[in-house]
Amino acid sequence: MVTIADVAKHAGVAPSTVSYVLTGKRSISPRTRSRVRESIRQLGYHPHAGARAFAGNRANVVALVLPLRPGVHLPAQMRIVTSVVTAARRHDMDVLIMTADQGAEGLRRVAAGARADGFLVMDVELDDVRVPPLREMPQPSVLIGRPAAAKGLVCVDLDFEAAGARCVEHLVGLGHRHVGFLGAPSVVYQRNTGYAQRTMAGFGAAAMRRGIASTALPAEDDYESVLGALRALLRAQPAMTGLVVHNEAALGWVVAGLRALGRKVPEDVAVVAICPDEYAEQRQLTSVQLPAEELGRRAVELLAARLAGVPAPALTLLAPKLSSRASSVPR
Amino acid sequence: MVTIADVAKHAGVAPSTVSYVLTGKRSISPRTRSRVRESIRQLGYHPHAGARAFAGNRANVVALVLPLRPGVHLPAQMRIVTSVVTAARRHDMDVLIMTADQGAEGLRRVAAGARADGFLVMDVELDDVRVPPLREMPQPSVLIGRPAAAKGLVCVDLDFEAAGARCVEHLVGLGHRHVGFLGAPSVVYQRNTGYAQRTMAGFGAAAMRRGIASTALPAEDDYESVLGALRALLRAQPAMTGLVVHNEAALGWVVAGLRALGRKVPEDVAVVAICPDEYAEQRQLTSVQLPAEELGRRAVELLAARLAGVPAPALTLLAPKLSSRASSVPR
DNA sequence: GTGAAAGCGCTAACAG
DNA sequence: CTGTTAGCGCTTTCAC
Repeated sequence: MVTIADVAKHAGVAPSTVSYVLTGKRSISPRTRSRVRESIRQLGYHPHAGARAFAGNRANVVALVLPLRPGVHLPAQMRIVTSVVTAARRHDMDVLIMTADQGAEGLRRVAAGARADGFLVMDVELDDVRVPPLREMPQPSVLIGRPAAAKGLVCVDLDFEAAGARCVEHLVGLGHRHVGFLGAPSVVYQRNTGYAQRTMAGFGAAAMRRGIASTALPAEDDYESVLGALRALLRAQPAMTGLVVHNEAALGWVVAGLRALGRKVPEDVAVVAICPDEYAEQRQLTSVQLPAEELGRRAVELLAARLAGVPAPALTLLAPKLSSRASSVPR
Repeated sequence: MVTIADVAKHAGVAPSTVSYVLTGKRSISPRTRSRVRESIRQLGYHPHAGARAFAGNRANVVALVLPLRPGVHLPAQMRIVTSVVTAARRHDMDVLIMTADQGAEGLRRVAAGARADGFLVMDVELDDVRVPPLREMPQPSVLIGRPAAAKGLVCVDLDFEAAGARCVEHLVGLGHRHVGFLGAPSVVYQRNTGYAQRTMAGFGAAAMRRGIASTALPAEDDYESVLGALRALLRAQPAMTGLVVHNEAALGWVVAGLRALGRKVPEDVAVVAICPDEYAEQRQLTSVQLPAEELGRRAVELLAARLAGVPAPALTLLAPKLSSRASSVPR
């Protein structure tokens, strides 16, 4: 194995100099630097990660804690994972994955053993069991999502409130004056799911600001329920020409349901969805998507900043991006 | 920070004794062991991962290399990831993830830096760019899948040949004497995709062994193509009452296609699929699934064995498991 | 701008 | 069955 001492000897410098060339933690004359670089290259030297972690008190590892419930939306999750890994590499860090079953105990083990320098927690729930251990450990963490008690934590999330509002703005921009909101199953709101409530609130507030009529209803995941909700929305607002849907499972039934009620999409009713991009693209729905790549990247950057001693904002909300597709046209 | 020396002092033993209690690498009297254990508990000691990796020449980390092409079948992949993490923990190892974009270079970096003790490579392709670096590095690796040149490598895979045969056995067991095989798009066979070819070969061989008639055809991913292939299969064998489908994308069209040709499933034609379990369950299809959990677990165990110096078999083939559902009935 | 040297916390060989 | 001790390869003071 080729060590830093070998490189030092080969380059005719001290080991510390090689170290400093590598870390850039003190200035090195260009001549020395290039000589060291050349030796590193010639000898094929790669610093030993263990030794480095040990001496430097930095593992150069970020632990990525996967969602508690599997399968929420796998493609989006995978994209977050990928973007986290890519972003982490830019900061010279590798990514350790932890799964739900490792729980709080696993977090403590990894933290206490200094196996990771920081934690990234995906798909955080309002009352998340992983939050308490995060508060106790010396390493910083960044949450993707927003727990109920976020005090003292650093979170990144899509700005769901703005997402709801953005949909209204889009519809208003197209000339619609009566809009509806088809939400998640009522149980989702009952259990205080943060993002669902915020989306609806954003929708309602935007409609109020624009001075237009709005109605909102939850819907279960079956055709009957969706049809019933659509019927109720149309009864409340017979002139409804714009519909915002925040319910992935219902998306499949919405167009058919509207059709059954005598409304064609997009001629009679413009539909805007808030859902993963694949869903929307496949069905050609105008939509606000979950910015998976950016979520992952920003989370890593916030963590890297904290590791570098730069304080991070408690909450980073990503602006929603609306993609206009075939399901919404001017009225 | 609480170190091994603190524990040793607290328990009134030497640091090495604590180490041996932890690793179990030499016998310790029950009294000493329990005293040390108690001190560890009281002091809340967790060994420093970096120091351990450094001194022991063991990072206790396995690198999991994700598939090159994303999205092949995410649920199955996620299940493999989860089972790998779970199994790795049983061997006191954590899991580092590497994504496709890190490529061969990333593998070399992680290997040379001794960041991981071994590599697990998912979804290996016949001519996989990740294979050459694996051969050069000192750490052992286990591949999930089978590359063309597997010489000297350790692989785990579903026994696709047996899977094809198993479907035939199932149909024959139900009394079917004329069976068809609807395969992947022809391009898949053209590019020598190992598992596709092996599945078909297993299907054909089993039919031969049982002395029954069989016909096989590829099918593209659209309804027209599936319908055409089904029509051709029925023309070749008008008495066909059993169909094996190895084409996820086509699955959605098969039942409708058979219906359009006047055959009801399962009364007229029994259908057996080779596909991820979710697909089959959702559509109530009899199927042979990809044993994701077992694949991950076995891969870890093989790697752990190699790390412990036990030579591993070059190829571990997992027996296919058939789940009988509504799409296949006795004739 | 560079070198020398002291550990970091743990493991494993050596000794008893 | 247990204690003593010598590093592992790197970072980081301290010194020049």
